[in-house]
Amino acid sequence: MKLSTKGRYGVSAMYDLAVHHGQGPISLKSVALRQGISEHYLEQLMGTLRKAGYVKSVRGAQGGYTLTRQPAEITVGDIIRIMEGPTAPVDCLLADAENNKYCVRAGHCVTRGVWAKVRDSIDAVLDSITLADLAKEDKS
Amino acid sequence: MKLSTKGRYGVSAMYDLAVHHGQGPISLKSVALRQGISEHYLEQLMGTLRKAGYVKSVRGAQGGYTLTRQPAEITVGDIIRIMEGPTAPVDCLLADAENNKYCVRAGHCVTRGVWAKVRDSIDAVLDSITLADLAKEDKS
DNA sequence: ATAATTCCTATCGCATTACTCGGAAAAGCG
DNA sequence: CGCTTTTCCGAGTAATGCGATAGGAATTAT
Repeated sequence: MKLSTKGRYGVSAMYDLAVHHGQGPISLKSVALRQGISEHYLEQLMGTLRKAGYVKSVRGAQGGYTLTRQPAEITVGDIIRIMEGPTAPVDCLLADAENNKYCVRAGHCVTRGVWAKVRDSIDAVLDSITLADLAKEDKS
Repeated sequence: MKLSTKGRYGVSAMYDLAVHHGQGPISLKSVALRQGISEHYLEQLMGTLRKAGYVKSVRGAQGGYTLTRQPAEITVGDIIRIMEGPTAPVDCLLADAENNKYCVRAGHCVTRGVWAKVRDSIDAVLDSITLADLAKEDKS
């Protein structure tokens, strides 16, 4: 049940952008430095966030990244789901046909209900916390 | 945030033992068959559960495994923690000195509080469900 | 004795993670 | 214009863990 660095770094980076929101493009280099993340690795993660529409970028000198929405409108859950995929602890909870092969036993699977409750409680926590909440308790 | 098969199979196997609790030793073979798990792989998982004191084994013909406590006294959380390790989504939440190296930033880490809340909500769900609860809604 | 069963150690292919590397393309600045 | 800063992109890579499989030793009911 571990989170990978994708999720952790993603949230840290987005938190950093939230703290500096409204100050123009923030360079990846400065984010990486403040958050203690490998610059080159963070580059890949920001690509994911950009393609998902959560940040926009400005290339060239004095360029960088900015949030596309207000910090209060982006939850930690949004970021985790983009960086790590669905929060469901087991694949058989996923709705798409692709995964039904994993769930021939779905009809008589007693544990399935347990995992659904876990997923829901994780989502409830992650979706209740916005970047604005985190930026407010700024300890950087 | 995925659960591995260790946790899933572990819960399934323990659920199976709970359903047949009081019927003497249950062979690994029959558990594997009913739950759709590789017999040889399950063997390793049962070893972990045995060493943790949750099941006891009888060797030889007509042997097998039995729960060491009543189904109502074993929670899904117990099993998951044995099979998968701590439910903390990030290592920096672990108390032991071994992991402090990962947390030089602990003092000013805003995201840490988020992960603690996630862990607590996962634990609350998993610790609230016992094997007796699962056995009650037997769909096998 | 034999068959059934747990126990133990080792190995293995595969996927993922967490990077690193090298360079192309864009844009501000002198 | 040319230089530097910065994003963008694809490849490569070492280490790790997962989900088994393999083979056999030890134990015990029948």
